Amino acid sequence: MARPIEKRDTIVRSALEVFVEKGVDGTTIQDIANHANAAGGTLYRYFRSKEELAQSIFFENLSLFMSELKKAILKEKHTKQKLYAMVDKFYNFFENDKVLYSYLLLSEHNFAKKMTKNYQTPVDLIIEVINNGVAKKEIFSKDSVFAAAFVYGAVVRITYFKIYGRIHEDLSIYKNRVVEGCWAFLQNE
Amino acid sequence: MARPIEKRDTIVRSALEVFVEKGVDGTTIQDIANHANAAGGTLYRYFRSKEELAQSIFFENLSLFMSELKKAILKEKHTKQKLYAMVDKFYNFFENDKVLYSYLLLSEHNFAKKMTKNYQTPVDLIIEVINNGVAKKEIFSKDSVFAAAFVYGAVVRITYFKIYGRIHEDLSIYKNRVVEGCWAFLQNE
Amino acid sequence: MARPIEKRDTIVRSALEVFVEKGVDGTTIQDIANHANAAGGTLYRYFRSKEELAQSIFFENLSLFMSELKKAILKEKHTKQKLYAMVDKFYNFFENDKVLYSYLLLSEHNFAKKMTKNYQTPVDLIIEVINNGVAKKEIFSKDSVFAAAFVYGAVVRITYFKIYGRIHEDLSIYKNRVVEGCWAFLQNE
Amino acid sequence: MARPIEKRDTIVRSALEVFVEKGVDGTTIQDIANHANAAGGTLYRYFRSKEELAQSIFFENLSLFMSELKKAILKEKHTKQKLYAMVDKFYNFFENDKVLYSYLLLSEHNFAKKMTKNYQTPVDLIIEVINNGVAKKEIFSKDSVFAAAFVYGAVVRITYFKIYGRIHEDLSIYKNRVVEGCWAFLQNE
DNA sequence: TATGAATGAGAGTTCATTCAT
DNA sequence: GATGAATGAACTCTCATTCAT
Repeated sequence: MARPIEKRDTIVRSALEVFVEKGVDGTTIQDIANHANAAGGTLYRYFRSKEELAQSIFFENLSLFMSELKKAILKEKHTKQKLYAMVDKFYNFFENDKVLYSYLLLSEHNFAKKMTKNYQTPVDLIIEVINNGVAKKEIFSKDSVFAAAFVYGAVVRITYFKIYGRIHEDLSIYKNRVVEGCWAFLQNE
Repeated sequence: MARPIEKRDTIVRSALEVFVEKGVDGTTIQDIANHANAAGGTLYRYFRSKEELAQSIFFENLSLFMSELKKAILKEKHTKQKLYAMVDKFYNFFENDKVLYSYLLLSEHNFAKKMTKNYQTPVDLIIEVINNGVAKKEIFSKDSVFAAAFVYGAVVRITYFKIYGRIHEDLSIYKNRVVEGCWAFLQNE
Repeated sequence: MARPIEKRDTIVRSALEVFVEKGVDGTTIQDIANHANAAGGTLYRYFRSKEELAQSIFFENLSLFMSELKKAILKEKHTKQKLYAMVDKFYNFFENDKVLYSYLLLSEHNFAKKMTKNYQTPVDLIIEVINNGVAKKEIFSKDSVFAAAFVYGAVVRITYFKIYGRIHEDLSIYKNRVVEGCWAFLQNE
Repeated sequence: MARPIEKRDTIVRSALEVFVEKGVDGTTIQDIANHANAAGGTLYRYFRSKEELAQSIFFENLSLFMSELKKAILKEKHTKQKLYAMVDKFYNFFENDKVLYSYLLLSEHNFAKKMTKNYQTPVDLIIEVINNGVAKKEIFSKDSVFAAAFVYGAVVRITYFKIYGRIHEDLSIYKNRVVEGCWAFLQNE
């Protein structure tokens, strides 16, 4: 009977964008409100604090992305194809929503402390995939965590390079080469 | 006999440690002063502002690290050995001073904007090494920037894993495996 | 059959209760609305502002109480009986509606500034009664205002004690003793 | 070696004065700061919050006043003289520092909730004096708490009357009459 | 008539910075 | 050089009030 909710989504999206541009600490409520064409106070109808807003965006979207990753993995049988599927998801996510991707990937450090142990991250998923691959003797790593570090590092650093402007191509052209490089590494491990 | 540690040095080191623990924005002048057993105002005798202090620590030490990296590379002839030397420097740096390493590596994002184009970073160095390797036909990458992303990503992600507590071994044991993995990748590129 | 309790009344009663619990300044419109099962905006259909609501409750009820006091006094001839009638009204009021009583008596200080000079209070009535008593030579106070202070203080402090939990009996048992005490005082004055 | 503390006392006194004028909730930090010729932030060097400041002033001074009251009582032997000594202290306190007195006496209601049970108030002291008087058979009250309510109410209401402008004389002239009135009451009880 | 989403002024508080000592 | 008291701009957050529905 009252006014319909109109500003919530705008605020969330605006916050995301300003957070990525200036960092959470560097962003003021006014920054967000201005960007969202809303009043400062409106934010507090939906979130208890700026910090809660920041965390909410982070964890909700991380959760969504994790679901997609898992779904993609389940479709594949062979470890190499699972790897490819993950890289595909990462790069597609990046190209579809660079801002959200940047927020999730670049602020991992800020939220690391707040992640309860039982929160699953993409890194955990890669470790799992590698462990499965070893179990199925498709790869031969003695140390799956180390291997995951190598693979994850190689995969996501490409995206950082594009964020920082070192790379300009559509990331899809790198998918095969990255997976091949990782696969070569995993075979020798 | 040893020269007395100057207040300036104490402040710089304290700042570094608190910055890594709480982030630059999350650190107050008081935090630093307390940690350094100094008064808040003392900091301003040596630095114009908190931001200048943070940048000063970043750029001075990045510069030092770059010098070491370059020196190490010059000693080597073959690209693979240059790569190894760099990885060696990275992992030694990490093990010798985790706090400083964390500051330089994890806050790269924060200072990225402030880095003037002519500032050289480790990434630039890796690109250079790869380009040289291609020129000397020791490796065959069509896209040295992409190749550098892969290599750099793989190399440093191991250190992140140790920072985040996923890995506990001394990083020296990974040097060979990382370099071999990167080398395999670079051969195929 | 009973007429439906109007929203306005619910709001007024809710406001009263929350005002007494948290103080007017400490009470938010939301507090009142929640307590009244109404929306915040509804309040503004009946009152221009929170302050107006608070004053309205205060002055309306003070006025009602004053009428009752006056009516009770008119019924009595002798000063002592008038006094008794007043004490009776006070203590009955207290026992019948502690919340409203507390609001009127404990927030007298807050509204004192807003009371226009021509507003009559229970204190004024007591002064009047005493003055009449002196005129009729039933008591012999040289200073009726001082005497009223003594009497009023003694009478109402009992109610404060009960509000603060120092006394637990029904106040009716104190009526006689209070009046006797006051009367003794008034005789000697 | 640094600047000497200069503003603390001014802030405390200014806060007291503005609190009495506008109430704690009605007083802003700016009000206090302006009144004290200080910057808003300075307050926070000495108090964690406005509320802490308000409580600190209240409890510290209540404590001081209680000490004085106790000292005064100890000097006297007979209950009537103890009563007189207390009234004397009350009225002297009032005349010497009306603002502080008003703060302590008129905001008793606000701090009542925060008073831990073991906090002793003037009311407790009066109850004690009356109990002692009964024990020594100098008075014959069956209910010392009720008697204390009567006495305390009569005594302090005079001060309220002066605060509210109903009385203008120096309170010292009322001391005897108040005590006599209370004594008469206590004899009959 | 009632709702509650939205507003925005203004509150309390923090903290980088200054400067008298 | 060093101190830390004082400053005040800027921040986060609250809440009385408005108004589209």
